[in-house]
Amino acid sequence: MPRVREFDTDTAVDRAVETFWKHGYDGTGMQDLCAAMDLHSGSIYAAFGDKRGLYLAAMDRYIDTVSRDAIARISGAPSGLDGIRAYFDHLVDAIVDGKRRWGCLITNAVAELAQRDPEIATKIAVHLSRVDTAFQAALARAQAEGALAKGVGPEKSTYLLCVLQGLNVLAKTQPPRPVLEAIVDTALAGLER
Amino acid sequence: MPRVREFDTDTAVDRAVETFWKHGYDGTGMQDLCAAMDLHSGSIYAAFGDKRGLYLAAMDRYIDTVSRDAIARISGAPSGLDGIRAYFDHLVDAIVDGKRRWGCLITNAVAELAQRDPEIATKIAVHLSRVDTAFQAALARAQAEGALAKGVGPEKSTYLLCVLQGLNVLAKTQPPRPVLEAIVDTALAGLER
DNA sequence: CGTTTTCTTGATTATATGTTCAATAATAAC
DNA sequence: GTTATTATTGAACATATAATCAAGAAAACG
Repeated sequence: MPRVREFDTDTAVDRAVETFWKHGYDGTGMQDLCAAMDLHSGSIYAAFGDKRGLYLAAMDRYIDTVSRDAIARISGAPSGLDGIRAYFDHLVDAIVDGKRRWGCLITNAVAELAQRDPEIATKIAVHLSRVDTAFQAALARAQAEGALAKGVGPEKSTYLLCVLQGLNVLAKTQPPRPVLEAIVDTALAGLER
Repeated sequence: MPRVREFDTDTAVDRAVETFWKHGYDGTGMQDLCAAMDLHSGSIYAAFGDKRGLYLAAMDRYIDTVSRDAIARISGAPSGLDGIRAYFDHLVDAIVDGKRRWGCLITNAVAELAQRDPEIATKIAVHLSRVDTAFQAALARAQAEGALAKGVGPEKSTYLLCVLQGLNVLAKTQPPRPVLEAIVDTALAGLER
């Protein structure tokens, strides 16, 4: 019997993702969100509870789309090392002229919110551990393929996670592509046989 | 003829540094600053103009104290590689049970403010390039000492900068010491002869 | 068609924010 | 001691913020 919702939740949240991504949590006001989502505050509050609820939804959406696609590149490569390299190459592309110009929503969330909102901290931890797991699997595969240096194994995943976070931070300083490529090359060269 | 200022500027700014460091720019209100600095808003505005002016002063102070000390460890070591290692070891200590638990004020500023405040972005760039220069010098020295692997030279400084930023992000997720130590070991192992 | 239920609208509210300012207090020079 | 100058105080201000809500609109069902 009810009136049906006029807007599509996913596309609305996608807009919210972009806005939070670009300006951070405190940096974006309800006004910005209304403008970006093309919705009135009432609708947003009806659908998501409050600003924080919308942010939580945006994190989920980000992880389910942007991040999932990125992670998929790791396992969808012909070899373990190729997967890792594909992941970082794509990241570099996105930093140079894609959405990753604003870093990574999750990395930004770590910096801004991890220490004041336990629920967000948990979501972050889950996501990071998912990336970590993907790196682990790729490293194990690469190891089995004999592509890694002696003493290098799946346990180096956190190191890759660290490099990833570093790249996401540097992204915000608009570095030229060769700089990013050199960093990735160096980071991976240390692992290769 | 004037009445003399009652509070010491440096110690007041030190308190501001801590507060901004912990809670970010948007995350700390004038109330917090008044409480932390034990000053009334009027005094703060008289001395620093506005909240942003105080933040700028805090960045300068941070760079002049915390960051300067850290950088000094690089050049004040018996060898180039020792300097780099000392720098990261100290960082790990500070992350585990020191102030770096809240990351790095500059790294946090990159994430939160670099893309919306050009003056802050400039200050950040100056600082990062200072760290980069220190890494470069240490790498050159290590190279001259024959401590680096073939093909590794001063140009790897940005790579170290990236790892540094990554560690500062991970710091906010409260990682256990061995994890941090493993990351540093891996990062440096890739450069060593 | 009428009713019910839900969504949308956008003005309104309460609050918190950064900021100002007039009054007061303290110092240094004459 | 008087005066000139500056610091401190803390209430007050303007603004922006997140959040609410009553009125109107739209759909589904009987």
